[in-house]
Amino acid sequence: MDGPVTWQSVRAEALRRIRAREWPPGSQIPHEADLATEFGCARATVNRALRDLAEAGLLDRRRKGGTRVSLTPVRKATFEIAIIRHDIEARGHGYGYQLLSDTCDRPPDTIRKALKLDDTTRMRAVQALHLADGQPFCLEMRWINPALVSADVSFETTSANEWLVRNMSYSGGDFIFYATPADDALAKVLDCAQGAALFAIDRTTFSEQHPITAVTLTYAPGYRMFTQV
Amino acid sequence: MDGPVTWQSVRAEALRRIRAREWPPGSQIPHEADLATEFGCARATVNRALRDLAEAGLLDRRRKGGTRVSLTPVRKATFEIAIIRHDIEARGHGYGYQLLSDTCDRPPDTIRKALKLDDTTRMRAVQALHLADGQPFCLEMRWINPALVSADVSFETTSANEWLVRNMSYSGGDFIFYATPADDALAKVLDCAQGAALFAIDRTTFSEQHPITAVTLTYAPGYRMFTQV
DNA sequence: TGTCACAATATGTCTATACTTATTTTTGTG
DNA sequence: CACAAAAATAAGTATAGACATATTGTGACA
Repeated sequence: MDGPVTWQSVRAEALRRIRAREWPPGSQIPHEADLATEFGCARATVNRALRDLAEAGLLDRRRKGGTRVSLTPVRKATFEIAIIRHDIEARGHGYGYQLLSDTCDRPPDTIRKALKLDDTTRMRAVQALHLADGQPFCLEMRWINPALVSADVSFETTSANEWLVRNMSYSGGDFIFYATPADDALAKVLDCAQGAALFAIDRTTFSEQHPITAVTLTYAPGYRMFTQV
Repeated sequence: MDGPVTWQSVRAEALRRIRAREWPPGSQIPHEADLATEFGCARATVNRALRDLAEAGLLDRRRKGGTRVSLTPVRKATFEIAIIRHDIEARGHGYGYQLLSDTCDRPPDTIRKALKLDDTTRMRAVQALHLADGQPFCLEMRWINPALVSADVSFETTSANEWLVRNMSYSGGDFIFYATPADDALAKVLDCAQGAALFAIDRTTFSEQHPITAVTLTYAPGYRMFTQV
């Protein structure tokens, strides 16, 4: 029970009390200063521990209001969305890449709206296929703001996905995950039956209010996105 | 430029340098102590800022090794998986709930493997439908460890989803997101066409090595899971 | 009774210092 | 030269003290 009091040990004890309902949901827990006295450590150490639990969604903290146990402990599933090549390699498959088309066009309304563009803007449209062991794995349909990416950059051998991750910094964006049936074109490209249930991700990326890119990733049937908490 | 040096301002400046490639990907950045001197603040403040960026995946930090800019800035999409009722209400719909069945059975192999159970264990099987404005929204197919949840608990009016979130603490688990075609039964329950592309989540929950519950949530067509970074 | 100003309070943050720990580099030895 | 022991290093963490900031509560005043 003795030994050095680390913020992790304080967090562990606080977590125990929450789980054991010694601190029931919705109730106020003792102040930092009191806990510091009880645990025999500095207030900063308690602060670190409780802040961590608050970030995890188990506590609600407010100045002057004190700290209370969250009524609805939010589970935050975080998962890493990085380079598709890594995803494929992590699954133990050989990576393949194929550029399907690279044009400049007026994006459809949905894309224009998502990126907050006006009517006239033309964008670079890149379509590419990612392969796992030679089999179609994921279709990347991307619109890129040409003002931010030089036309010299070729996506013949390196995917736009990888190039952008490595070369563009970005501040934010949003993700939409959904299931979609394979239409004619998708079925052909991904080598699956028409109407097959496909997992898809729409991602929009901004850098300080400026639209960078919008992409739809459509995965071949059987794809499973995994994460641990 | 002046004013108090907060850890947020240090983080902002570090972020700017990363984005501006003053600190290029893969390169070492100055030590905490040096940065503290440069910014005119305590090392703890720099530590807080850099730790935050490291958690966000933009920096890699190692003791003695120093801090370097991540080569593959991992995007961590975090989203909140809480109570389905809240999800429906947040979308502006009225919530409805319907218990379909509540039995005790031997779980199928896939579930047994996911929960690391032996052959003989029987589990409580609960099937329920979540409705949005009276329309089927999400089918919850759940297996619960009866050793951890009293048989008295009824899921007639409150969903197992909600009861477990509120009453069971848990330490961890994993999530799998995928797309699946609607089979006969699913199509009937979710009131959609057979073969429709459905978004689904498999979730397994443990508490200190003990399996608590495994659940499959299958959403009606058109469901979109959204998150912002 | 309403409301505005002000005091009280709990968390948020910064500082300076010290010590710990993981890891690399250097040095010493067989 | 190989390998192990020792030194150096940079981040990780703890502490006491101080001040900042948001909120809540309270009391004076109209």
